[in-house]
Amino acid sequence: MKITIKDIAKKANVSTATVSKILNNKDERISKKTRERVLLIAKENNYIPNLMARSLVTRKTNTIGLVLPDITNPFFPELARGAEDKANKEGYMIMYCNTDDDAEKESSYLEMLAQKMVDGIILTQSANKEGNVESLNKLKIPLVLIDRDINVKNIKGKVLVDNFSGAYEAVDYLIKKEYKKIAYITGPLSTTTAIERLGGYTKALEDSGILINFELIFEGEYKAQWGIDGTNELLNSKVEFDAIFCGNDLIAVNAIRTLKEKGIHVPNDIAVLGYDNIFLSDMIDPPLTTVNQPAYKMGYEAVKLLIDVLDNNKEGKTIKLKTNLVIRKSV
Amino acid sequence: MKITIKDIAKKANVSTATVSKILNNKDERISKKTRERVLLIAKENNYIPNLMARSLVTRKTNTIGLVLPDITNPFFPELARGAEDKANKEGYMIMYCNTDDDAEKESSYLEMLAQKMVDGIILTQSANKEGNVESLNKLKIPLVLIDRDINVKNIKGKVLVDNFSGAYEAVDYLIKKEYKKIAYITGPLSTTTAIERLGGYTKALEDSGILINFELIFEGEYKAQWGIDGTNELLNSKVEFDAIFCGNDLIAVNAIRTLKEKGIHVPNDIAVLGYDNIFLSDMIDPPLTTVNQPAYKMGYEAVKLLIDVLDNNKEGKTIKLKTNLVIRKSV
DNA sequence: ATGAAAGCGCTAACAA
DNA sequence: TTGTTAGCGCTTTCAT
Repeated sequence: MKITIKDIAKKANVSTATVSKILNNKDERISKKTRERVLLIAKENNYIPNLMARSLVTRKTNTIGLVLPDITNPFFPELARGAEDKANKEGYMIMYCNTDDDAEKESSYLEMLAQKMVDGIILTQSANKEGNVESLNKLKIPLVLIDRDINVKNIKGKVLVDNFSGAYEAVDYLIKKEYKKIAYITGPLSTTTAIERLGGYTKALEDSGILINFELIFEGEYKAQWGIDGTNELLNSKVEFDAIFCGNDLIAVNAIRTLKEKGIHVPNDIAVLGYDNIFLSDMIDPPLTTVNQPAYKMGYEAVKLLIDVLDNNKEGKTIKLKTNLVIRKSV
Repeated sequence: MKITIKDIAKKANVSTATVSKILNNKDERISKKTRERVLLIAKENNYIPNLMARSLVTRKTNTIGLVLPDITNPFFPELARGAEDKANKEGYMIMYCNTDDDAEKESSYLEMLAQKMVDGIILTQSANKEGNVESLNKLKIPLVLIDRDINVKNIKGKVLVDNFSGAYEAVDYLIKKEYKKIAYITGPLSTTTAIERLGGYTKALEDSGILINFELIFEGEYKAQWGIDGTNELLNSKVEFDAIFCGNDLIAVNAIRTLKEKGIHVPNDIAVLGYDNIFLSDMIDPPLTTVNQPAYKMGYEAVKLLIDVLDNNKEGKTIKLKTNLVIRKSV
């Protein structure tokens, strides 16, 4: 049977209150003698505190919910890792959930997390629908948004990336390299990331006096398969193009692959530029030129921000991280 | 303020016991009238049950700890995803932890999970030291081992992969393809996976009457960097070789890269064969021939097995999954 | 320097 | 058909 503070109290001939205070270092005045005795007994009996019982009274679970679209997308493990490292450092644990960009799954998870009494939630809002804004508004748990922005009430902070300038810099680079007919295979335009990147794309073209051709823009998912399908759609559409800017690296990598399979050389025939800088982008041939997003840092900062709100009651702020263009060989 | 069953009871003019029974569907005999009234009040007031309070009495948290070396290694997101999908389906949540193959971090996490009263733990034992076997033995929580085997007392089940035959098949394939001097860049031989794969490697050579040359075996970590370093060590060692069998795909991918950078052609000059079949292996050039491990299934089965033990008190068994050779272009 | 007692929100016998 | 009561293991206020 598991040992409780009651057992310890009995063995040490003190009250449970005393044991609790000692175990939590809460009362300076308790004599060294009893303190040591109790501590010893606890150790000898391999005492494991029941955190649920504690949480029930302290109303603090020291756990954080991490809600992501899909850990299988290589952008997210980095982010999750950053989150976990900071959480661990601060004595928090993480419950992690995959939403598959499905609004229903998301709100079901959010509710479960609420029931588990997590202290806060870090959320990459699912791409789908508006439905869950409502359920988010109901949530009484401190929420930190990461990666994707959205307008909800009780947001305690945001960790975003400057997608506009990231895309702008990328497309501008393509233009500088003399590419004029730049296709854009984007992720779902229901996400702010995709919208902002589209903004950067169009602005860069405008600024260079290039007319925007909507036939060059293809909207799909942030998934590998869309890299293949999107490229094929583009190819079949018969519009002329000399470069592809991709919504993320997963798309870019598979665009390159599809192009190569058709005997189209990258970058000699077509240039390809990605977004994210997942580690894989450096391992393919040709190595992918891409926009680096600080995924690890995003996770890390999100947890930091959340804990600041939780423990120090700091007003939640918005952190906007910078991207930078990583030049390799695909352009 | 958050609403409790007490509040609901008051509003509905019934006892908390009745409310509890209704909310949990535990008592058939309660009249439809009160049942509906209570349910309505709960809904109207957006009642969220406090699972900690419940767990405290039921001694069941419906959460599972998932302890991995590093989610950043692309083998593990798949596994984690499989675990999460099954857990979600069964009404469990997952707390996830990265150990970095560090025994201390591992046992610290294990203890935290114990304190959180998780119902069970799924563990990929960290590569390091023997130190934590002891702390594992102390653990009173049902444990399911995944990927790496180890001898501990209260194991409730294992999900392993037949590493021996996986490696055997791979090396045998190399031999059939007329490669005779096969180097092996392996992960840490403190893991059972590496040991078993080494066994398969040597057996395959033996069976073909090829003498084992220990100068061709290089031990390091299951990490990308070791793919680079290991390949360089091999190259600098001046032993002759015509193929490299790699401890995992991360190593293999970087071996190929290193080889290519030196102007060595894969597979014409040197063949490279990997292990894991991470999605990345199909995206590089040349696409990697590798041993497929069913990572998703491993995670899925581990959770299934654990829940079977938990909910149905089934005796824990060992599941041994099969690998299969995926032939692509690097051999 | 220590203890008594109340209570966190819930469930589960058992009674009525 | 419903309610009473006693905890689950812990913290915390207030006495002593």
